[in-house]
Amino acid sequence: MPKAKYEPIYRSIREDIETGKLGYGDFLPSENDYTEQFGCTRNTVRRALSMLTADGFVLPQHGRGVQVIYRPDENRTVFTIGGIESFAEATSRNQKKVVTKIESFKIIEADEKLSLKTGFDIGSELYYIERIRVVDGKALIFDTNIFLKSETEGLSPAIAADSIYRYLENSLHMTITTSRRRVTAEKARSRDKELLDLDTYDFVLVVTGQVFNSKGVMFEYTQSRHRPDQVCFVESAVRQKV
Amino acid sequence: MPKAKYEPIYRSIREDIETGKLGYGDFLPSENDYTEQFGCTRNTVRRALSMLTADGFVLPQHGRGVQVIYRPDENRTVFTIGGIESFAEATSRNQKKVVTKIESFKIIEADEKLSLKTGFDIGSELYYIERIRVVDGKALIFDTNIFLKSETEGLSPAIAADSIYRYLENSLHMTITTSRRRVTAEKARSRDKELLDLDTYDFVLVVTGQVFNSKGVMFEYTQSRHRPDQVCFVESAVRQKV
DNA sequence: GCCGATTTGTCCGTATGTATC
DNA sequence: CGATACATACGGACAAATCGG
Repeated sequence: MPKAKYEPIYRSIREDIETGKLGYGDFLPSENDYTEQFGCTRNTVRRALSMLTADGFVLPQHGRGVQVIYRPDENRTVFTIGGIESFAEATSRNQKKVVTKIESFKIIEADEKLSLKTGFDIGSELYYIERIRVVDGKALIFDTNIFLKSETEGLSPAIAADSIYRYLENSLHMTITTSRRRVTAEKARSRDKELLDLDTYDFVLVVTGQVFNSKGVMFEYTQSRHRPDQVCFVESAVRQKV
Repeated sequence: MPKAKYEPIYRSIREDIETGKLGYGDFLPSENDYTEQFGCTRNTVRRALSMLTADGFVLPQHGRGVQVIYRPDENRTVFTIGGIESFAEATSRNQKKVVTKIESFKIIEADEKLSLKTGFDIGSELYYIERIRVVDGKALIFDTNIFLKSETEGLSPAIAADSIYRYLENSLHMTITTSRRRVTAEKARSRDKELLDLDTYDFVLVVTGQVFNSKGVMFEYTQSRHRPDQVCFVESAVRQKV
């Protein structure tokens, strides 16, 4: 595909917002202005704008203009939930020092119980990986990743210690397209207490997720157990007119 | 506005998925099929499909088709986080019996502390509302809603006991467009323990949110404190090609 | 491996409606 | 009221990915 035309438009406007060139409350130039500026049709401009809307940067107002509603976030590690972002991406965006410790790395087969929980077919060969994320010296996150081996051949402890997603995207040329995540909270298990620096907390924030690749195959099931005071999940949403 | 044409298309396909007429893994009829079926252009069909994609129901695959990746959820009350949905909407979708108890209803003025926390200007007149949500006989959610009075004139305890959003949309003709929510977990405060049926749990799932209306005014700040085992938050995301 | 049919992805140009100012 | 802005929809063109023969 010849590179998409809406993408540099999206990026350009987004950059203007993130650098403060367009501040909170400001109105963007009109769609027609952008049409001239980028030499494309209004449809293409609108496509870029609709992405910015979906991402919570702007709010279009019928008859008035498109307003910036984005303000930079504060000090905890912020995980964007309205978007797919790997742990490596989130922490680097938040400028934290992170060490990953591999707690377990093995190949297993899905039995009935695991199949029910994860959605993988019974008998599938799976990579089972447990990792501890140590952020600024504190063990804060206990990650369990289960990958469908047939789709992620070649994973190794060394890769897991670095960034699995970088491997999947760069080496296996896999495209991650859609994910579904659930956020709940649970009482801490003895395993959590043992592996994490929970301080006085006796509960954890649990995020479970399923990730699909571009072939529509669910190839990953993840559970992340977080110390509750150190993370938050942010999302922005646009109301459906249903 | 004359009713949008993509909207019944979106609803029709979504219903087919939710009722299982189109099951997990199935491919949808092609865009051209829908074009004929609904008597519109492909663009309009694509608009409906892109909404279904954003909502995590389907995954389009270039050259292959559009696949269903949605599976109905289990027994907890599921709150869609990738979408704006009022409590009344979520519970009715989950078929729960709900009673709302008004714990507090007053008009206050934003001081510096509140302003910092909520983002309202100092001196703004605000409705301050506390509500307990009793689901199937158990007090599970402690809601604090703060509304900008100038934008939501006429709120009353009676309305708060029913559905505030219904009032805003139907009576004040306000359009809710964008919200931003954060999910965290906290230790239960004495107030939580007093007002909620927390069972043995001593922590709560906290969702805070800011809601914007169609004029770009942030008119609501909300904090919901949930018993952790009875709710979960779901979102789905599409990876940006940036 | 190639070709053609099918299907989704991108983009154009145009027209009309409707909200705001 | 007119000008401007966003919202919706149409119809057409071509590109790119997939799949079957």
